[in-house]
Amino acid sequence: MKSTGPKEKTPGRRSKPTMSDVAREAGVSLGTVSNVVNGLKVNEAYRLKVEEAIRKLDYQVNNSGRNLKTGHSYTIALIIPNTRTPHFAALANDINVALVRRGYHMLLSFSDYDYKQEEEMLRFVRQNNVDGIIALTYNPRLELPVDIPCVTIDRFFSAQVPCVTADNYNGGRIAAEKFAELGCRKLAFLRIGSVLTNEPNKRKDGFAAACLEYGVDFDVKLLTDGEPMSRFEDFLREHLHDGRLDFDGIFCATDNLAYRVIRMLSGMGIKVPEDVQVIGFDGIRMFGDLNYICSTIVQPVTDIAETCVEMILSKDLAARPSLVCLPVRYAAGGTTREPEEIPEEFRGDIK
Amino acid sequence: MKSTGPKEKTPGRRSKPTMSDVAREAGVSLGTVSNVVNGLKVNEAYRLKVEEAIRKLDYQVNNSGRNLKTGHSYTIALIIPNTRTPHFAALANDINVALVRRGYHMLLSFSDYDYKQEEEMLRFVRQNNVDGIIALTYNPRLELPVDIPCVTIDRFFSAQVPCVTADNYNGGRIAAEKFAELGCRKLAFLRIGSVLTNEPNKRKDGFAAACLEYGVDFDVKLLTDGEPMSRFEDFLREHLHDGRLDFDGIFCATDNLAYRVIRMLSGMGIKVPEDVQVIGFDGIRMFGDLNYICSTIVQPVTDIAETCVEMILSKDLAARPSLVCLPVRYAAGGTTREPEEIPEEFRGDIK
DNA sequence: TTTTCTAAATGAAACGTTTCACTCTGCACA
DNA sequence: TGTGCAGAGTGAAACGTTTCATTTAGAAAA
Repeated sequence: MKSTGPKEKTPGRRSKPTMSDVAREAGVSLGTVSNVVNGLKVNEAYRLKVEEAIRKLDYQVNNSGRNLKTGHSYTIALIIPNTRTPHFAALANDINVALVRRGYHMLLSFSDYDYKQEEEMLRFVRQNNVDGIIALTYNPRLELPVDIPCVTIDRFFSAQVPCVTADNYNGGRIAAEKFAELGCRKLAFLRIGSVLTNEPNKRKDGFAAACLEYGVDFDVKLLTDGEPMSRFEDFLREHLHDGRLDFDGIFCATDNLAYRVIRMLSGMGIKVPEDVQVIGFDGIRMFGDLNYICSTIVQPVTDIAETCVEMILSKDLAARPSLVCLPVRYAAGGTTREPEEIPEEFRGDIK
Repeated sequence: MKSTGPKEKTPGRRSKPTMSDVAREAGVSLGTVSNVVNGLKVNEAYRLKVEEAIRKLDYQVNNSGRNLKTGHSYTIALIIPNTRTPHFAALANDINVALVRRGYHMLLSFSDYDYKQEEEMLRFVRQNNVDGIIALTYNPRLELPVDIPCVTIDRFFSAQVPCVTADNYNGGRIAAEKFAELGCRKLAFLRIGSVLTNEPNKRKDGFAAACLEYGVDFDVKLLTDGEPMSRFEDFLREHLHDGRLDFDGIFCATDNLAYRVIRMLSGMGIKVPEDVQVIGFDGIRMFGDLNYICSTIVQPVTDIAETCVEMILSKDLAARPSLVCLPVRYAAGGTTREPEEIPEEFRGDIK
């Protein structure tokens, strides 16, 4: 009795074709198909037969099988908090571009600034045979795997794990210099601790050093983890006398913070840039070639991405530097009173 | 002679521990370890032994092996042009969040609006045993795989492939209504064809219908693939008489376009919103809880993401609707002359 | 014609899981 | 004491590749 048993290899089955199917179809061995698929040396006549069979069956390599056997996946994991923040979205974008250009792919994991999730994501990517991990994390105690190459962004873990970052110190200096050039006499530096640890800390150091150098008075207000934004408003109000702010320039550690501070100031009846000028950090724009709305220290996002990828794929792990600082630049937006001509690219600001 | 042959199973080897190692360490069988790892029913004493061994060896599941055997990966692929565009970045973010909440992961692929790359990405994700594909693509001839569940965003392929989109038609209507309410008498609709096919086309239809209904005059300018942005400037200049623009309201098919048009207008000496009011589409903001800079029709990004994920993971494929339109809303930014009170959330606009 | 050599095809083993047909143990019941 | 049964552990097979020790075929040399 001819039952349609489940084991029966009916020719009309629907499952995906495998290399064996291709081999059978082409009348060659498994190894030969593998060699064709991987571009190894194969007799021309055989190659044609195999390629024909591949086309006929619409065969696709199964990467699980391949990864299992080879132990690597041509995939690099990127751990970032989210892609709703423009700076992170840009990083993810440019890292992906750099990876794809080299034949790699990106597995994206979000940590949402959460220590637990950072560990969770690390655990997940380790299970996936990724060939490397690029991480922009906040948990200082995070245990990076030792059996997979890692590169961090903005956070230095150890000499064994290269860290790529913008030149934060110099960014701070540039901001102070700019304020001095714009004639400011009393500045404020604002930052939130929870989202600004380690390397980016140096923004303050550079800022402070330049202020001292230029003889400009300055005040610092730091918020630590969990403190509400309203503390900044309290701080600003303390420095408000007769409707006038003590400060004529405010340096915010991120553009995000800058925008919030500007909104705060607006609520207090203080005009930007007329009453107080503001400079942020990161270089956020709505769309790639549009203007900066907030004057800012621009991070070289594409260079950072490129450098991370280069280092994570570097063959000679020992030769990698342990810290790379990439140059930043100042870009004028609508929150500073630029002397006269604004360079062409910043014209026609959106009001 | 005791040679250190490569086959020798030296106890101090550095490679990752496998389930077999755990089984040996715990003194149980492979199957039992598998059951523990997957949370199946196992005698308490055995479970403890296995868990102890897992901890001791720092064992991690190898997903390649698991995926190979099970044929699925708890991974959904998302194909979008990039994450430098805020709207796409937001989509990627929210889709990821929705997936992770359900125990899934996201494999992100960028197409850069390129037809070839879209096909390439499709090929790649198919090789990776992904359990589904969410695609926001532009190639109308793209061949979506039939053996993997697919959901598209903003582009309708066929009744078999569900499409999730904002209510574009109604968004167009709302924009026209708003302009009418703001007292506009002559409107323009601007769009670029290459980045606005299919479903989003309906923005124009809704806009036109409402204009007719309200008796408002309007003009349409469409750019097709590859036409330079300067065509819009030509168009606007044609409608410029004695330094005054014919139009008192411009509806742009995307916020991105709106920003560029505003810059153009600024270059022509025309003030927004004093001389002409502008409404965009998408709902782009710098940071989540900050104001809309451009007045806009806001897409329900989070709902779209949630819906896509729900449909791609839906067990009952046949029960899925083939087109889902999610409601949009108008949000005031700085590019329209709102009558009086702007709702709380839009106060304190960044200038 | 026989021998030697080379290039390339072959196919079995292995990668780390999951699955499932068996086996084993201990207990309830007669 | 014997039988039956349920619950749970066991271990071999299989998933689709890559790899590599063999085999084979064909050409060159003798």
